[in-house]
Amino acid sequence: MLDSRFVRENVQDVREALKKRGYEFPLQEFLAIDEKRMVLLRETEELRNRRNVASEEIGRKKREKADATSELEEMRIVSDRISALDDQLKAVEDETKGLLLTIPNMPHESVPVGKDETDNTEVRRWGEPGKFAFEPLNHWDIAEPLGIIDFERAAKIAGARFALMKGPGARLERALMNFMLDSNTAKGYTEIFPPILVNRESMTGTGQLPKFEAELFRIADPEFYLIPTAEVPVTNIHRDEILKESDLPLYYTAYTPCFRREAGAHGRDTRGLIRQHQFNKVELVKFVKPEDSIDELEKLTGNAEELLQRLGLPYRVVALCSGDIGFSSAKTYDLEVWLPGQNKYREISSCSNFGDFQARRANIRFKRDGKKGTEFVHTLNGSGLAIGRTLVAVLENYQQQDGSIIIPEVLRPYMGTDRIG
RNA sequence: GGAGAGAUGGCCGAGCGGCUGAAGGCGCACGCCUGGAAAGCGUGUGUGGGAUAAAACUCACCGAGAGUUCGAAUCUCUCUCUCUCCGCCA
Repeated sequence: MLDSRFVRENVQDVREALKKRGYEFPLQEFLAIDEKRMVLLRETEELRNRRNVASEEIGRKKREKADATSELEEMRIVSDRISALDDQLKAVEDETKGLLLTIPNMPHESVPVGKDETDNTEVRRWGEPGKFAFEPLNHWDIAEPLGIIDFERAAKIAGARFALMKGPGARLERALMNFMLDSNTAKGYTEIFPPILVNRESMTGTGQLPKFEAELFRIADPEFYLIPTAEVPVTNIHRDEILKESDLPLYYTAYTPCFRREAGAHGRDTRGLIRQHQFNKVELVKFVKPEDSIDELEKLTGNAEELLQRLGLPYRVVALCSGDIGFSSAKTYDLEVWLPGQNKYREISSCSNFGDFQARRANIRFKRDGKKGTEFVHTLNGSGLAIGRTLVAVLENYQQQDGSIIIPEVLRPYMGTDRIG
């Protein structure tokens, strides 16, 4: 959420910045309701002041057994007026807030300007896509003969876009999860295992609601949302809190299952593990001081990259352009891993700096030592990494001509074997 | 699921419907004291909005929302959360 005062005082800049996203800021609407709000606010405050003064006077008179009927009469009218104005003010404030909640974040100045994913810029590459003496297979063509992923039975049990992992497949999923958590905690991230059902406030805090309800699974009674990413519960750990300066930066890492409707994705990645309604992910989340967030994004991205490096998986880093970054993000790098079976790079991690956008929604502040008042923290997060897609990358990059899979060195302690099949 | 208790400032803990942004204590900060420390003494110590050059000033906030009243931390209702006991359960 943008700061209404900042928007009021910098309307044109805000408008320009959002235009880079292809978002047309509702200028007239905002200014109109904002003006209305200020007028109502001043009038009610003035009336309240009158009432406070008069009420004190009435109290004094009553104690002195003096007559106060004329004041009582007058205040009855003032109070009616106040409650009428209060109703209007409440309505206008709801309107303002409702509008602000649907406006996306402003891209950071370092974000390349562009329209869609074709304007994203590659920042760097690591590793060489391997040479195969045979035609490399898709991961489902590798996994099904090995009996380690069963899509058919998953469809019977749940439906399309679900998978069932079995034997070494299930073990590999767990190995990746443990490898990632162990690596992240060794880098100073505190391990979290949060609730995966959350309330509406949490979803609003990180920006999924109110705009993206259609992408979420919801339980009606009692109302809960299934998290689409650990970002939601972990960022909301500090909702409505005031942190101490010395608390920052805070680094968290969390494994959770993630649930997504994939409502607009009919026909995309219908086969295989790439796009599922339920998938596992290890997430990195940071709370930092405003002046540090740009550097912290580089460090966070580096931590995610290191996981791919240790797994020996070739990847590239892509800076998303202004038209392609997410709703809440000020700046995003995607990590794309090389998939020989598809002969292309596919997203495996998305690392974002949200600035104070989420912090303002979720009311996460900190107090500087020796300074008056509070400031919003900056929040960041990134996948470190999407486990299902990492498993796909391992299968496809480490496949052998005989149909077996070599297990990457760093996973062997977790797998108890160096080969599947 | 049944029965009961509670929610006040960083923490503990008072609070007759008006003079309570909130006693008292702890903690914290600064100062005095000391060779240095402890103890002791003194002063200060919430958040958000409006106004302002900055203040003064002003409005709101005692779990959330609604109500009664000229006036609510204090009375009424609803909800949320926490705790205790019983039942059930992984």
